[in-house]
Amino acid sequence: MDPKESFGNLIPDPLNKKLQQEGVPFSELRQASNVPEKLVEQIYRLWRSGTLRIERNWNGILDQPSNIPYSNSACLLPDDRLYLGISSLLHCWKIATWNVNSIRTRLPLILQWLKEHNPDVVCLQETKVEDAQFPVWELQQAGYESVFSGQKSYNGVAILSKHPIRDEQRGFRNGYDPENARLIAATVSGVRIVNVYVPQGQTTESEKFQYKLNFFAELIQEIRKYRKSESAFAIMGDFNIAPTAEDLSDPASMRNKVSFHPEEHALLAELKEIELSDLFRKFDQRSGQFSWWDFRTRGFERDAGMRIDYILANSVLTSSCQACIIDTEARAQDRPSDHAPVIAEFNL
DNA sequence: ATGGTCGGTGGCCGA
Repeated sequence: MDPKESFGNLIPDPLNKKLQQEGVPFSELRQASNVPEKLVEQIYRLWRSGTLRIERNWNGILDQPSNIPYSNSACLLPDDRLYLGISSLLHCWKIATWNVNSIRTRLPLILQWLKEHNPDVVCLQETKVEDAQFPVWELQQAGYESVFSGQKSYNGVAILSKHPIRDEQRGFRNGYDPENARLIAATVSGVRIVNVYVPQGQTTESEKFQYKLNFFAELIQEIRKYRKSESAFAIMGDFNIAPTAEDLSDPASMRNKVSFHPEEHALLAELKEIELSDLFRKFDQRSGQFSWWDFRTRGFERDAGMRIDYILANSVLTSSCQACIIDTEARAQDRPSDHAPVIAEFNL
């Protein structure tokens, strides 16, 4: 186990082992460390991230101990028993992607949604906020660390995580398109995650469409290095491309239009050649499953939309995937984003 | 549903 996801040298080895077997009372664990402040800090971090499980029986008052979930105000009692990553449930790992269309306007909905779904990692697009105004504190209170790359008014991407975030990378490695905050990558629990907001493209005649095609070509180059990677990898986000006729409500009228154009499909195919699977389609082959609905034409109310948000995973990660869904309930809330979250679950 | 509705901004743009 990664030291950052356990106690490393903070406690003697036998206790590390005991934590994974019969559990250790909080008081015993604290006494065993010569740096108790650091130990307690790490205990709370692991509790928050779900690596550590807490059982409480109130000094024997309860016959069956109860599991104490982490919360911002939760405290440990001396006789609480601590367990480290032994339940198979604790290895269940959930990731999501969501174009939130302004994180500031959507924050109440996002916080409620995080509480309800309890994902480990969330990729957000269209945060529309400069880094100085990013709601770091509010997300921290909800149990999430965040890394982000934003700008005024447009674009903006972020990765939220209940676990330590490493090797953050903003934008393209070759420096392409630095003025648009559309790409951010990070590693969480050993999984490399690339979060992308692909340009929408407006119309095929516009320069914005050429920008979309160029951007996508650069994206393919960017993630080429993950080809045949032996470690888990996913690229997820708002791709602004409906992959097939099953992924939009009126394919005939959308033929050769932006978001359903042969040139876009060719690029998407090229991206997927990097041995990537569209996780949603591993589990659901139905047509009419959308992740975006137009505000203007009341698309959601008419059940007319497109599936343009997805999670593409390499074979290592795909093989551990247990489910992938689109959470249309989030789109049905008051003051929703025009996109719904896509959620995938894994047994890592 | 070829119009309309959102969100950010500060006078119209992007989706």
